[in-house]
Amino acid sequence: MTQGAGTDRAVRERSAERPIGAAGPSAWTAVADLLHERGLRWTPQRRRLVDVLVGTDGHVTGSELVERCRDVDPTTTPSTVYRTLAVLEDLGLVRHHHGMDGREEFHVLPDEEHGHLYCRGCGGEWEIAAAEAATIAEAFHRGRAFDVDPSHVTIVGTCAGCREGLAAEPRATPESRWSVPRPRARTG
Amino acid sequence: MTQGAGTDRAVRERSAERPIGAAGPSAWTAVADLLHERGLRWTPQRRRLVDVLVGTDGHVTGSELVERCRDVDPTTTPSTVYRTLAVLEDLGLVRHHHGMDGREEFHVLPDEEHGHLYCRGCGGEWEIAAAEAATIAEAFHRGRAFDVDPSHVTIVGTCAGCREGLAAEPRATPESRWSVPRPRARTG
DNA sequence: CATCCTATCGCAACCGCTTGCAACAAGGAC
DNA sequence: GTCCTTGTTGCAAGCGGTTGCGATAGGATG
Repeated sequence: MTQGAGTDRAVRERSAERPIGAAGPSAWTAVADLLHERGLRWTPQRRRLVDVLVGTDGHVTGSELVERCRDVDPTTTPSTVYRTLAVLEDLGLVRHHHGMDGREEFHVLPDEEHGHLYCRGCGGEWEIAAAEAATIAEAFHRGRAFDVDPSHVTIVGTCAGCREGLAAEPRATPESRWSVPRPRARTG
Repeated sequence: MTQGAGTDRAVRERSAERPIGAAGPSAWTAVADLLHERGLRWTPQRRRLVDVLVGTDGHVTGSELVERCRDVDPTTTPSTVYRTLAVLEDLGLVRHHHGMDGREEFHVLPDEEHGHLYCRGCGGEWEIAAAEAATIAEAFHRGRAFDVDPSHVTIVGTCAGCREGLAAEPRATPESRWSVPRPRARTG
């Protein structure tokens, strides 16, 4: 079920050598190679998604990716996109995590892994650098012999700006569910 | 503002005085009072959910709660359950957070707020005590002037036991999506 | 007890995402 | 080029959760 050590590490290193976010179409050959080496296939649908991912910076939700693929080819199917994302994550080419509202957010593998910091006031989102996350990781490693996955660290709270704003404000509307920002409006 | 009985603050304090997890049916009156003070209503459907919650310890997913309510009354509707949970969370009686798979997990307000620690190997789940989370919170407060919500801290990684087990294992199946445990089987 | 206001309910539709399955096609072998 | 294995696709159904809306029913008042 879970990742074995050997193959996984190899993949991860390889992807570090040639991140798909870096180059344009040349990224294709890199991904194609990766798939090939695993006995997987390079299909038009996958090319399409990789294409979209290459043109993406920062975070994207799954449905956003589906939409963007649909812009290119209206016949795109959600299941294919999500399955392909799973494959790409398995290859170490993208990462996903769950945003505050529970939705999946993906990003093309960046220079380094990072966690996420959400402000429930303004909905703002920041990255937690690996070094910063390492502090947390170390604490849990010492205290619990637990290996923290830095890219899955998600911290929720209130940013400095919002804290002041909130203090002034009388009270959040009661129906603001869970007191967190609503799912962002669809970008379509 | 007829009575200076500061509604909101009062509510939160009261809920601390008599946590609904503590007593049996007597919890009803407490919740009923809380609702009343806010001009909200005490309905059979809400009583049913509170009833289920009182009989619950640890974490429950939303759908589990729906199911348990259905056991009591088959006519129970999901929307009502989720909306009531929203109200109860607003009252400070339950907390929710998103599990690793993005599903909502609720728990009756415990003695103290806590974060969560997930092992992606065995699917194990531990609580991060407030004190432990405080270390993290402090780090972000100093470094970023960011107020961390301890009950929303979710750390994912590999526990000691699984790390050893994993090292031994040969290789993962490719379709192990996201390399995390699947949604837990329904308890029904 | 009857009346009224409005919080709440249940329905049905929908969103984001997943899965089983049968048809399809990538790509290596010949 | 053709064949064949098997990874992939698209469909349709399903799951967890949300929302708009008309109908219902708390519960305060008289």
